Amino acid sequence: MDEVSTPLVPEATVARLPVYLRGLVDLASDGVETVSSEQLAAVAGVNAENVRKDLSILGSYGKRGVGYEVDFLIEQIKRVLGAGDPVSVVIVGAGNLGRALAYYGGFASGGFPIKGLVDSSPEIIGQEVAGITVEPFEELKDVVQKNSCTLGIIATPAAAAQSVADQLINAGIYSILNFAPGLVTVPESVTLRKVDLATELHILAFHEQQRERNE
Amino acid sequence: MDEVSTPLVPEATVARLPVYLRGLVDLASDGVETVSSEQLAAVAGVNAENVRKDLSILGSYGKRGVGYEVDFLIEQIKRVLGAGDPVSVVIVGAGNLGRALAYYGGFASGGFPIKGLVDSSPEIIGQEVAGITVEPFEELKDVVQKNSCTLGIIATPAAAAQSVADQLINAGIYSILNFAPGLVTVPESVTLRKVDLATELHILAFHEQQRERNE
DNA sequence: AGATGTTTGTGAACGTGAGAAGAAGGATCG
DNA sequence: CGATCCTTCTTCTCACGTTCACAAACATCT
Repeated sequence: MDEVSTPLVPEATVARLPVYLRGLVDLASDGVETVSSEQLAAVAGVNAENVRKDLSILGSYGKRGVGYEVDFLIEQIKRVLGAGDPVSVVIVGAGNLGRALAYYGGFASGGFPIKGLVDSSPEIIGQEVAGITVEPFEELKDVVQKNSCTLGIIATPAAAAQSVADQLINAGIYSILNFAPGLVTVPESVTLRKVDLATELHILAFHEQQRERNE
Repeated sequence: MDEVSTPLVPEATVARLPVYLRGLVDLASDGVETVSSEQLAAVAGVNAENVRKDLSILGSYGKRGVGYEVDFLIEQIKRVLGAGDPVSVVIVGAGNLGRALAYYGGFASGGFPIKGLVDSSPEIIGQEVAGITVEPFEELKDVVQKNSCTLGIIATPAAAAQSVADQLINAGIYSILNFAPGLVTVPESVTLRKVDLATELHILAFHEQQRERNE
């Protein structure tokens, strides 16, 4: 019960661990067995001190004078991230974005198979997308339970986002990735992350303007 | 030359301004003329103190005892963000994701019209997508210059991302949004932002696991 | 076996951002 | 015209994250 399972991982570290993981998998497929913090920093695009501090939080898994064992480190990061076993995902909204996400093979190979796809439009329901049949939005709860989905993706227009989030929570999903612009409110017990493309473009435009100003 | 144009806007504020902007535009379309920091905080999903601090950085545009004038504030935020005039965007990669982005109407209405779409696959070149003809990747520089594109979006597989970024820079683009996973390196003079879907899912899975652990 | 070089791990300083509290300005009501 | 209330604006404090610096551990070479 008081096992030292994972002693408080900072949010900033959590955000970097997947990047390390991807780099490590790449290295492993190249046959690399041992990696230094310097090398890992290079493939992850951060500095070496940061890598060491992040990895030291998981535990002292490195050997001084040598580095980190790639395969072992992959397992440890997967364990901390909760990605040891595949995590099933349901996508709400089978429009252009929803379909693009479903077709993207990187999710399945990364341990996040898309297991459900629902939409409210009668013209789209029943279509086959990436090997999955689009189910009616009303069947969301059934789809989630039958496929043991634990992650939900909102790929609908902004107007529907809030009610979709509510229904996902109602279906037993507590981790949601939202692509729709605008505000979505969830209880504190639910993790909601947002991918806001318009905001990203605005931020780029800001820096672009700063650049032009300094010429 | 030493005009007090925009006195150092913190990065965290820059990331929130687009959210305020969207909320303000919504309010304006509802006929609201004046808004308090409390109201704006509600529609933006942050707390009021944060809103006030962010807005005070732009200038003292609020009236005490009253609030902020919606239309005026919209103009000011657009000015600071460099979104006064439309900013043309070029998308590299007309696969599922690139097409989904091109079809998404929110960009154009938000002041970011998609003006170019290029791909390297002969089967895709020449297709009409969202009213735009897909041009060959080799024509990137021409497309960028003819349409005065200043923002580039990478929507290609990971393997091509680095060389696409290089070509975008070569074509005169200094602001890039990258959807491809993996590391892309750019000179310091270029702004690169990354939308990493796999990382987002990993972060959600981490919190999901934390949740299960505390049960 | 000893010395040297390499790499991890950790403690301290620095900078940034968030939150709280108080001061100042403006409107409204009597 | 004065008092009260509301809202912005500013300053201070605190927490978080990053960077820097150094000590500890391991390997290698002589």
